[in-house]
Amino acid sequence: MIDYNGKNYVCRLDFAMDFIRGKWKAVILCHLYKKPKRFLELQRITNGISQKVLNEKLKELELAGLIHKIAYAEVPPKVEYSLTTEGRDLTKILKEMENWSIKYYPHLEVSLIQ
Amino acid sequence: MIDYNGKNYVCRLDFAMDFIRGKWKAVILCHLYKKPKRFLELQRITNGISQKVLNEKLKELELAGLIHKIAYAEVPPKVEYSLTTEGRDLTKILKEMENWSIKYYPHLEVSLIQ
DNA sequence: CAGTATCCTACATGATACTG
DNA sequence: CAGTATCATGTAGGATACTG
Repeated sequence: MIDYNGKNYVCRLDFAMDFIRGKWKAVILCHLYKKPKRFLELQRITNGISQKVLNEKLKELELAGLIHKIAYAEVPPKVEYSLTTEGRDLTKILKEMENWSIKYYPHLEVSLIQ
Repeated sequence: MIDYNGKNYVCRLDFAMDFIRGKWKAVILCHLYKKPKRFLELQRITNGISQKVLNEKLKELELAGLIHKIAYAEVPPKVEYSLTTEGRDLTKILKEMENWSIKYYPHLEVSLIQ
């Protein structure tokens, strides 16, 4: 049993997995791997996430220390999100998850609707 | 957009992560890493999972090809769960998740309860 | 452009009791 | 021992409208 930040985990893996729990966090991290991205860019490429949830997840990721947020003092506003070292390390592991799926499911059907 | 088994994924990572989505699947896989385990053993060590959910998750993991189930024809019944090659490969990545958390959170507080 | 606020729904999980 | 069935609940996520 692990207690952290008022949350409760049955083991260390449970704790680790909590950083990327849900449908979107891992996807967002991977989209930030190559280069920083703006809010709207992220929303477009993550393909289906709602504005509300994207914001929630970005906040959680920032609070967890996995991403940086830089808000430029411009009009219209410009905000950029990027990976921290910690987040980059984690995202490398997510890339391995992708590779695992390529190994065992090389021929995934990709639908035309997109 | 990826379609697979009637499910819908926004990208390959989303597809891969679906194999271990939720609180329990990753934990179960890791518990099977060293050696096969029986149902009750699993329930004891996963510390808090309900019987119903453990069964659901084991079924899903088996259907996904990540674990094997062997039922011995004995009374009382004896059933053993073990990792497939595919599942073992995936679990290795989960171990890296654990290592990541050890690197960045070396001193997790462990509560006395349990 | 980058958010926030409100309301709603579906689903994952828990609790409990029962069975071959 | 290893399940299944039933019911209840919390929360993640979606839809939509609004704001600095």
